[in-house]
Amino acid sequence: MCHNGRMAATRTRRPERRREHPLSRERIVEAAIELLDTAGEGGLTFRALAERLATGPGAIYWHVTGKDELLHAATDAVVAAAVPPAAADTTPQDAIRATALGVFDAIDAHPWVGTQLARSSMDMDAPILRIFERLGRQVQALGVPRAVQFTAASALLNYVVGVAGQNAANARAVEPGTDRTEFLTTMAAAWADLDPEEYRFVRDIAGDLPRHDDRVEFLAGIDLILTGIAPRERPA
Amino acid sequence: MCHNGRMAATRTRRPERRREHPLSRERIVEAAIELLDTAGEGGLTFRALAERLATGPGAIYWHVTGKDELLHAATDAVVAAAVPPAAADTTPQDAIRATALGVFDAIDAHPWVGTQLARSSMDMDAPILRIFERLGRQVQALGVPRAVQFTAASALLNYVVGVAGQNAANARAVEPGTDRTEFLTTMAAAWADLDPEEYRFVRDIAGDLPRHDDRVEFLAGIDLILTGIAPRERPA
DNA sequence: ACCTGAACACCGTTCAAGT
DNA sequence: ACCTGAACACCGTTCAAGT
Repeated sequence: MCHNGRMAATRTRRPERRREHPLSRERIVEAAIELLDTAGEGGLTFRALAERLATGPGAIYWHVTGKDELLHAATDAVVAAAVPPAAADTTPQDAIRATALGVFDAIDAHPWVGTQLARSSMDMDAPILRIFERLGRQVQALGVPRAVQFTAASALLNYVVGVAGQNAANARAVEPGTDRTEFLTTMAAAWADLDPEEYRFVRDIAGDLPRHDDRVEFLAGIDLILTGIAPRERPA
Repeated sequence: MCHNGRMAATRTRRPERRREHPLSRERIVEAAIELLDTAGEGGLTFRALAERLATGPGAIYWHVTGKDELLHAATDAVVAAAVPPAAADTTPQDAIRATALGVFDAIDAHPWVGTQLARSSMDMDAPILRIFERLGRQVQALGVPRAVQFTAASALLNYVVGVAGQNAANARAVEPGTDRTEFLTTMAAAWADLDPEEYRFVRDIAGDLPRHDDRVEFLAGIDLILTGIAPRERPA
């Protein structure tokens, strides 16, 4: 009946049970990123994730210790891809701007990354340490004295993670479809309604708000700090 | 039997039911702050809060719409107390430093405030808008052109909330008792163990870490931005 | 070794019922 | 008007049991 011994052997020897897509840390993290991107920060659930991976919630715990590690791994994957090694032929200032913009754009695409960065400490936290390292090397390249290298790199990092948190919060504050200028216009209107005594400054600048470009504004802040670190790009 | 008609009347006229401590928004927010301070960010629970207030969890919803509003109100109470109106006889720079330090110290005392500030948007968020207003007024007092006032005030705010998030994360990373230098020493040791290729800068400065004073470092960052905004305190 | 899914110990929030 | 507390619809995580 069976005219091919080898075929039959390979077909029956072991049940093999090779699933179409065996579970793995990588596949889990990948699915978590997709879930976070599509369903938002609250959408990452072990049940939803298990469903997407066609398994039970308990299976995930074989590959990952818990939700914290999962969120951490997802953030690290995005940040690592967003912050590439510095190009060789740029000024330190431009390399710093490129690193900062990389983080900025990653948060724009994945707002939940901003939330994670804003609430993570540098105590062995890979994503934020990665950014700190890139910024710090360029601070060294600027030739600032060793004693202030930490201060300068920290200032840049804190500013970047501060913006990260703000942008994530803004993304959370509006329904997913809303575009930038619509959001800014609404915010400007709300600011213009504030108490004139208590919020004099905020009301003053409310009118400028809708014309702002977040990316430009972000870079302007970086440049403010860069100026503080090294007053001019090249010695006069 | 009853020799005092008036007393008896007041005792029986209405059941009165005047509780020792009637529930109120203020008492709820106050209890929430205590709970957050003592039990940490995860300690604020409607059940725990209800127990502390000797009532059921449902009762709280009569005075507050939900957990978000409660967290918001608690943060606002702390921030409002921490950021007093500017003194009249100081330079704008000193007023900015005072505001920033007020926030810094508030987070030191209530780490959960840092988490909240780092994840709140300026879209009508009272606590963060309060800080923005104070910083912005002083930026105006510096005499910077109107077009860059927003940029300058935003840079300061983003830096402050970035540090806020970092400090809250650091507080979360250690058990409540740990003191500052112990934490920094542990972190420095971890940094010194990182991959020498990938984390050259972080390893380089790891040794400086235990000697750092967070407050001094924080102010140095503020001064970097202030220098960027207005290169010298008074025109030469 | 890896997966399954029911079960546990929580949450925030609601709501009929009381006073 | 204000409070009560059981109940609902979720969570993250565990773990005996399977393959």
